[in-house]
Amino acid sequence: MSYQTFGDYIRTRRVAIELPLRKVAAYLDIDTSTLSKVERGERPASPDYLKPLSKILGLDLKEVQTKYIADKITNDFGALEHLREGLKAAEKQIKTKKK
Amino acid sequence: MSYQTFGDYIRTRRVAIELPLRKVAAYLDIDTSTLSKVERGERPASPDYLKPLSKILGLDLKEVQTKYIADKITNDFGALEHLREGLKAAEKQIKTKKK
DNA sequence: ATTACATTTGACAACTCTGTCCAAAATATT
DNA sequence: AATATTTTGGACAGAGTTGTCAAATGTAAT
Repeated sequence: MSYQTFGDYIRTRRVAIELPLRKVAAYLDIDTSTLSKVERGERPASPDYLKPLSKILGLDLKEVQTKYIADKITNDFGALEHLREGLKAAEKQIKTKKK
Repeated sequence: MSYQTFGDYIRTRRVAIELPLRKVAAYLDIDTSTLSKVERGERPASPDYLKPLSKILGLDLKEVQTKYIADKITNDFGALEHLREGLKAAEKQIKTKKK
């Protein structure tokens, strides 16, 4: 019933293709320790990680971003009663071109 | 073509009902200066403000939250290419009941 | 069991964020 | 124009965040 966190998502993939944290972290140009924390949800992922992650893990960037956003929204806005309506409104607002 | 920020939204209403920053800020239990900055978009609104704001401004809480979320998402995720898909996914995830 | 490699942990510095205080500027009232 | 009120600006403190480093722990391989 619970959803897969962003950290689980990338860890699962990393393990599947048998890359050590060390290699992935080096590719992202961050400390191994940082990536470890991100995978375990102890720290949030920086958006800067998304592109390199999708590349080195061989994942679709769209999917990576999608998981990232879904996870972050759940964390950031989970407490608000009217989140669903807010998301709908946000979608409309974005459709209406930005800036 | 551009959308109304959260700050504009509450300022417009506050001015319409002729309340000074001072009064609204006092009701939210924050400094006048802080509210001024929030209204002008110099600082983000804290989610704690939403309920008292809706009360003192006589606005529907759902609308206030909705504007807040839409604004924040635009700011926080505006740089991501696949934001719309991410929002869709987030909605599904939320529908699937939280944790 | 030693050695090598992978991962986690905790302390830490640098930076950012949030709100306050108080002075300055803008606006309204008399 | 003088005074009162509202609004803004900038310096600041305290809290929180981000990532690093180095040591500790876990895991495999020989």
